[in-house]
Amino acid sequence: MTTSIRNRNPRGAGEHLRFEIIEAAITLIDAANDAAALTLRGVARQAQISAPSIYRHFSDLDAVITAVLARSFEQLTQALAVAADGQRAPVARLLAGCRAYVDFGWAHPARYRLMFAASGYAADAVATFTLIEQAIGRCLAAGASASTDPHADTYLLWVAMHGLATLDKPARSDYLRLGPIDRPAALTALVHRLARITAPETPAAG
Amino acid sequence: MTTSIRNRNPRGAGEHLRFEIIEAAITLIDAANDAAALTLRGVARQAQISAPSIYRHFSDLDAVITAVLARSFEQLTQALAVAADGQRAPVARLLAGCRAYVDFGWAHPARYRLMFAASGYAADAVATFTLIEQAIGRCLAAGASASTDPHADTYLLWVAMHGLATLDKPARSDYLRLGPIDRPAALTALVHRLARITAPETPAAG
DNA sequence: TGTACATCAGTGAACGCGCGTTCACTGATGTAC
DNA sequence: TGTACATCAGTGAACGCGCGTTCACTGATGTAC
Repeated sequence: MTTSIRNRNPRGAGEHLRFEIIEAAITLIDAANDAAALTLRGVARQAQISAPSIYRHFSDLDAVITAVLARSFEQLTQALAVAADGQRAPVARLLAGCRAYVDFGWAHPARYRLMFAASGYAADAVATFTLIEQAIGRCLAAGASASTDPHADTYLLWVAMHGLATLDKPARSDYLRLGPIDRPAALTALVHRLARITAPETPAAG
Repeated sequence: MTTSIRNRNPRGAGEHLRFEIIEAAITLIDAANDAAALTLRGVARQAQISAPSIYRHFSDLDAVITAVLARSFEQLTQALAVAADGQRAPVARLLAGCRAYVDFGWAHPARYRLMFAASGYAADAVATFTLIEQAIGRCLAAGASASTDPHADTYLLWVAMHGLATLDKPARSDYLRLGPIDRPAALTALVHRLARITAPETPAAG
């Protein structure tokens, strides 16, 4: 968050602006909480460049959005993988990965929505699916899951996490009509029941 | 889908256009598959009226969208209630209601997304939540559910249905990478595990 | 029964705005000779 | 070592467009007298 005016990139480093544009677009949508805020001129303003400068690096606005989505899926997959790798026990790995997934949705609601609003998201989302499937596989191998169809159960869990990730913070406060809802506890319950974890539902750390 | 030109409404029936505007907006968003298509001028075109005519009935575009959301939540709640009332057995009631819920999301993906993208949706969504809670209550009373916290379990089931409803048709075809996925079977499994239904998972009718 | 008038449903033209995109440009930096 | 030139990163001005909204209006219909 520097206030300095952008310096032009040196000779061979024009590619650098490409990354700055993507970062600016991500900052914009995360701050605006609305995918409609993702305009080419808005991205240029955020990146402190002129609008036509974007055309040196992207063919049009769609190309910028596509790059934002690719980067976002990378971040989501990475967050899930890192969180899971931080745990040794299979169930803890699964819980940590799932927690990282929904945390991403809660932290970047507009962006997460955009990621799954586009019709072609599936190819990128498969990476997260696979990670969860592997985590459930480890639980099975360790005798901690009673799943008889881990692939189908991964789908159930992933669908439920997607629902939880989509119900972001404004929803939570509004849902006080439903009484207090403990979202981390809800996630733990979803993981246990849908991945058929045999151990009792102890709360996840963090 | 008549091609006739609109006739002006008779004297005291100006209110009629209000409903036509809402219907036009719903048609528009359902057809466009994108909430960004919901513009005031677009709604006017769809309703075959001039853009300023909308201001006779709504203060601005936001008011139109608010009305669309209210109507949509009515339809969703109604669909759920009618489907549940079409069944006698408690578990069948629950399954039918849940099926109607996700069917609404699959039938009107852009509209469903819009309903839950707005931050103030909770008040309207509570009605569907309550219906599911009641259906689970009946299962409990009939000894068909082993839930020890039906309110929390309703939340889990509702969250999972929300996730399933959000993953619409384009997603399904794309997800062939994951192998064939039977969404009605997925819904049945979610209902059984999250509402702690004690009977085996027989597929829902329809 | 006739007529002036108020009411009502809806319109055409115009506005200012931000948008995506195109164009010819500027000016710094490296390279050929 | 000097200089002409190509390359490169980025810009300012302008375009046409669809948008939301405002305004003064039109013309049919009911009502008062």
